[in-house]
Amino acid sequence: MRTLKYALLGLIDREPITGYDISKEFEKRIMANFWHAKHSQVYPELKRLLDEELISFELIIQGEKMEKKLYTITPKGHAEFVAWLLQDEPLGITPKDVFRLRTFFSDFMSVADFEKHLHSQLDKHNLKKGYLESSMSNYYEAVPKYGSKEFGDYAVLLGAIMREDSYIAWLKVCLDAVSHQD
Amino acid sequence: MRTLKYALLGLIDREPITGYDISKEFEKRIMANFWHAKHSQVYPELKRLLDEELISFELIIQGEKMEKKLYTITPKGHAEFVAWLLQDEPLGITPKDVFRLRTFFSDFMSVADFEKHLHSQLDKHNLKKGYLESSMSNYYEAVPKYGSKEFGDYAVLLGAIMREDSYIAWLKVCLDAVSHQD
DNA sequence: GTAAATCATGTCAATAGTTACATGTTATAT
DNA sequence: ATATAACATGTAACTATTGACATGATTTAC
Repeated sequence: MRTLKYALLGLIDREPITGYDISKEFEKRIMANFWHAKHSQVYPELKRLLDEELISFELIIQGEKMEKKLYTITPKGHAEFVAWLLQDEPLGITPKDVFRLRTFFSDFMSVADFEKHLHSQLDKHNLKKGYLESSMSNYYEAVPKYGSKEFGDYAVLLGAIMREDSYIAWLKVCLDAVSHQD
Repeated sequence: MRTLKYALLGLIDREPITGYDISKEFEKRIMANFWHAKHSQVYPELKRLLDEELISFELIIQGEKMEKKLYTITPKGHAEFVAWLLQDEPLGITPKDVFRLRTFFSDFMSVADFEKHLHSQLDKHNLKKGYLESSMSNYYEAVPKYGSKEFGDYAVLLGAIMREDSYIAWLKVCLDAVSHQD
């Protein structure tokens, strides 16, 4: 389906960006909440988009001699991106989740071991939720206006927080279910 | 990380099973809520587990001549599986979600197009939630006892329903946010 | 009876994604 | 000054996953 292609086109369509900054977006910024790619996947894909004439770049010299490539979308690239954006796809496979896999097989663990797992997972998701909430309060005081890129940022960040809330609630229900069985 | 390996070992450890039934588990049954693999990935992995002596199989003749392989776990396989099960792994990357990607780029759509997307997505997730809830009410009247495989089934099914609830709630919040901007 | 759906097991080519290798620059903290 | 972190861009080998190809048996619905 080449989804990475459209993730890159969209980012470049938002504003000209380097491969390095695209990778950062996937690894640490808001996009990391719903997409991921290593730089070793990003650079070859950028080259491919260049070949397809969906993007172009301008060489920038940073400081004395360090080169960076600032990518810009072409009209053809923008057209393909918008066409993809409007498509209505079927749901697709449910995302993989190693912790749910372990939970599915929890009958092979003692109650104590499973409770330890649940607490550890709870800690990790609480921490993640904390990070997300601090991003949220730092960047948005009100709901951004629809049509600005801030609206997209806000919507997916909210979705990420709600996802963490739900995961945390599930872990607590599991803890409850096992603790009432001792 | 070879997670598929452990997913297969766990299933085979629950009770002897064929490659075909493992594939069904990934495609239509409870496991589909947190893991997935096509039969073209399952059969070669089973062969590999055989080579590693973690499983063995018995040939069964169904009807007149149709052969099927019923896989059983070996003591070595069970030991490796339980060792994996007790491991505490870091959270890992957030799952990819094409709809969130589209939402992130929603400023490239009209409000009407985005609302259409949201409604379509809402329909799909409501349908999915309905399926999950009917499985839940069909199979479990009370919380199954911890230690039975039904407990694992119940816990992940509950998690899947909660995940759908949260996704639906997020979609409604998005709808609300855009509709108050017209 | 026969067509369609499901059962049952595999391979192969291609795409997607990860890990490790490889190199050099610039800014920041001590 | 100098070490460390961050900036910046790539390639290569490997693992994971998908989609298409391939084949045949058995059950179920009409």
